[in-house]
Amino acid sequence: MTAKATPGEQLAVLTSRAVEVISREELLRKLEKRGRPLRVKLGMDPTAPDLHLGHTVVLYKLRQFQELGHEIIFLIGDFTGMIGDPSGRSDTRKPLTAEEVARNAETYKSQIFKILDPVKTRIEFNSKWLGAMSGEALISLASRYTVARMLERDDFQKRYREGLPISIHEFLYPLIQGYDSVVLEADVELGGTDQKFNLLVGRELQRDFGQEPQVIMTLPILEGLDGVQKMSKSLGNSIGLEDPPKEMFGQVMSIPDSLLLRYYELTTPLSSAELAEIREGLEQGTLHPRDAKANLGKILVSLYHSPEVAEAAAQEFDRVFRDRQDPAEIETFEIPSASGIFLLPQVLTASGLTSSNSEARRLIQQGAVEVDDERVLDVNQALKPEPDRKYKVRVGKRRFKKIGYK
RNA sequence: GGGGAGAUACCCAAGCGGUCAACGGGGGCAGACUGUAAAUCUGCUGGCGCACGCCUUCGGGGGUUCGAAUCCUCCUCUCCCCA
Repeated sequence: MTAKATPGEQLAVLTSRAVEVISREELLRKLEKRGRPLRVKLGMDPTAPDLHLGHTVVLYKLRQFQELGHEIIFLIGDFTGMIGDPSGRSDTRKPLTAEEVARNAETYKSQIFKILDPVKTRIEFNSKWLGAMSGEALISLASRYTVARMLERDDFQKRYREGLPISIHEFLYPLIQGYDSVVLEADVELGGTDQKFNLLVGRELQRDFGQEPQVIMTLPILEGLDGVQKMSKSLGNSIGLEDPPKEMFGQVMSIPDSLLLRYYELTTPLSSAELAEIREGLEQGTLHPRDAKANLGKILVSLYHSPEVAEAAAQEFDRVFRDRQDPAEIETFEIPSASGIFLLPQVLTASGLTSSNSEARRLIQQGAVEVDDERVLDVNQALKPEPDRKYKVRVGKRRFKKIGYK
């Protein structure tokens, strides 16, 4: 895979897995015509500190461009992040402070290089040109688009119909994102399917500024652990690239079977031949979904941590959940004897196993609590503080702690 | 600028002077069943040494009342109609 690939070959690779390319012809033409590498832009707002598997779908696409020798620009929307992308939202985002945005942006840099080549990646911050933009320039930009066209967007239209608020600054978002493309003179811009509108605005603005419009390519949005909504940290259904190995593996195991293939396709670097093999195995029943999922877990943990760690995580998973044994390591928590905390609900809360005594009581009543492998149903049970004695306490399926007194 | 409607727990949404910690749904958690999957069934879903007791909660402040999420008043925010 080198820059020597013909335009036609490149086109095939680059448009694979894309939901929409506007347009393939333009992309081919650019590949043919340009003597230089294409300038490919991907923007992300640093709205959350952690990237998750959903983000990697588009990052992999960017990597393909990179591998073919094109110039890729990872644009950190530190300015736009303060506006908040209205895409797909049914409400206004709360704006982030400059500090939050700066902090998140920093963590992005390290995380994207798990996929992209740091040497060949150009990173830009859009505050560089947007921060310096004059009011006059902003008004001029805003004059290039109409309210009616803005309201063509699904999410705006829906909110408008339902009488939900739309703030003026939200109209600015697509304009500003498009303006980024003008400044960067992007040849191609990538994004999730939910970005289509914003990407299209970029095309129009470039044309308006006398540039050749960028080709836009949209990629699938990965569903989260619930299997329905898009993966998002705020929805609590995401797998973060920096999640600890055991957690990451466990989360992969909990994705619905219906998404198994989709995860393989969108989040792993497997070849289409390998994917076909897995698909066939699943369809013919020669590959058990559980095994396929465990394999996926290992692939992903290997990718973001290491193969050794992945193997260990898989074994630990089997140990705890399949064989119902204790985890290899259980954290110990010591309660000062003088604290007067002996009753189980209080012990659970003090050790962090539950968030309140009331919750602890509820869980006990529901049979979710075991002390030394014995289910406890009595809310008033106490732990006797014996020296050197550790009680093994389990809450629900996955919360463990060894509790002793000191 | 004028007129109308509205703000309830994580989300949606009832309640409209006491019996409201607040119906119902979603989500979440737990139990059963499993492959820690999905589906299904059941229970729980403000806090407090838990007591039909106390405290905090129904946009914010003040007030009426023995008693307010429910009434009055001011404020903040949102939507709609007219200009």
